[in-house]
Amino acid sequence: MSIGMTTPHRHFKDGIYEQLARIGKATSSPKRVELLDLLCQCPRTVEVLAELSSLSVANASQHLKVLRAARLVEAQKKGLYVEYRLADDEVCRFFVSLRGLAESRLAEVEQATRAYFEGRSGAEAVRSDDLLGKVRRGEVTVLDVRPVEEYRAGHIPRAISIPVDELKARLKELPKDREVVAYCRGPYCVMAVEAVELLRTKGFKAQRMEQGVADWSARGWRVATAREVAR
Amino acid sequence: MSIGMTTPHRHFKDGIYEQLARIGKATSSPKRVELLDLLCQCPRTVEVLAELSSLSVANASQHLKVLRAARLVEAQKKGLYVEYRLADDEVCRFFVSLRGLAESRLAEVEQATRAYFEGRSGAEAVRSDDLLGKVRRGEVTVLDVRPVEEYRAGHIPRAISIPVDELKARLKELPKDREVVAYCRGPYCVMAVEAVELLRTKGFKAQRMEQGVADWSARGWRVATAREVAR
DNA sequence: GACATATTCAATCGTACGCTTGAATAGTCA
DNA sequence: TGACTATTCAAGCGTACGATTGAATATGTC
Repeated sequence: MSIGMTTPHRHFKDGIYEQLARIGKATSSPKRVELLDLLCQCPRTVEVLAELSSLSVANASQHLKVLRAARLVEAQKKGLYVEYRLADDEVCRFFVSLRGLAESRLAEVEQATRAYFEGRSGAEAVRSDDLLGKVRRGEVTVLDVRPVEEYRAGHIPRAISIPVDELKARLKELPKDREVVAYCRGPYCVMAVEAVELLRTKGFKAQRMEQGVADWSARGWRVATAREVAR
Repeated sequence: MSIGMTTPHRHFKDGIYEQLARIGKATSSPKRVELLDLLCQCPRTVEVLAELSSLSVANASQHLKVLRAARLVEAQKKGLYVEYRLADDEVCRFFVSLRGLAESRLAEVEQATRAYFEGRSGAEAVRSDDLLGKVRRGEVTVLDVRPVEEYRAGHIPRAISIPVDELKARLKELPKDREVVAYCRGPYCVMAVEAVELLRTKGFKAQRMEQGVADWSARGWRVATAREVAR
């Protein structure tokens, strides 16, 4: 039996925790988490988000409304489309923290990943603090294999953009004598895995970096945008 | 209309995001968030948690079960009682991240806090990076005004423990010539506010530090435990 | 070994959520 | 202005969740 007495103190606390739980509620649906993950890469329209997350457009719109109500995303009219984007870099950092917690606490995540990447040579986990160091110091060729628009919205400094489905045709753009480190959206994304496998069959020394741009910027490191790219 | 085709890729993604959403679900109830916050201070029994969060014991037990199912907390029999504790420091870091996001994105949090602390001289926000520096360098007397068991479970190095309700009687333990920095459970806790107000009326130069032990350790700084205390 | 106590389980009820469908809204473009 | 399109709204349905209550399960004590 609880006390039930409503002191002002209790009222204040209830209010605060209700606010914190708003964030929890917003991230309590798998589809909404997926939408957040997608928006960590770059802003997108409702239609694109629906397609990428296998949702109906109406349903995606509904989920986005919830995310917007929790102030995690913002909507902006861009011509005929509505473009959604993360409301703040802090949201991206929070997502990385959420993902990290799930990875460290929920064995299911690692199991599922291992099962899915089973037998793929490009997927093995590299103990990546060295790798990150090499990438930061520019000792390797960094390759961004995501779609160009994601690259444009933000990429690791000095990274070269070759989307994975163009890679085979554009191999000559990569110097043969340097080690290549490929990255994509993050640890659950296959694109870098495929890229690494292709590169290796073509004689490159290639490795996959699990971290994506979100992880990079969550560590407080600088992210480059299209404006800086001369091409 | 969505594609609906269930590729293995989609299946994998669904599995991953479902796992991430488990964390979201666990933190989607205000009461569960409150329980997490309490457990960030120290391990506690069901009864104590129920009392502190104004829940019935059965209800608290149920919420704890949910948190345990999401692997955020662990239960351990201690004699007649069951003691719950955070499963990992990572959970504490996640909580701090969640709280930080809510503070930066949800204006309601700041509004509620301002309204509740309205007019209390001990509550004003100190631009606290200087303050944290002073605390780290040992330039001030650090005062932990939480209940002793929370101090024992973990406190800021060199902090002195005087629970706020004993403070008036134990003022002589504090050197009069040094600045005092008081902290408690975190930004939404009144204890340090009260302590600072009391100290000031008694002629001390006192300030409140909003950060608690959770914030401290989330920054990767060392936390001291009872074992190290000679008293 | 029987009692007392802390905790969990099980059943119930009202509410809120997610998905679907079809219509409405608000912009663009000719 | 009027057709077109991306997006949102509204209603309906099944399911899952939170709080409450009372019984059941452990564990320690006498």
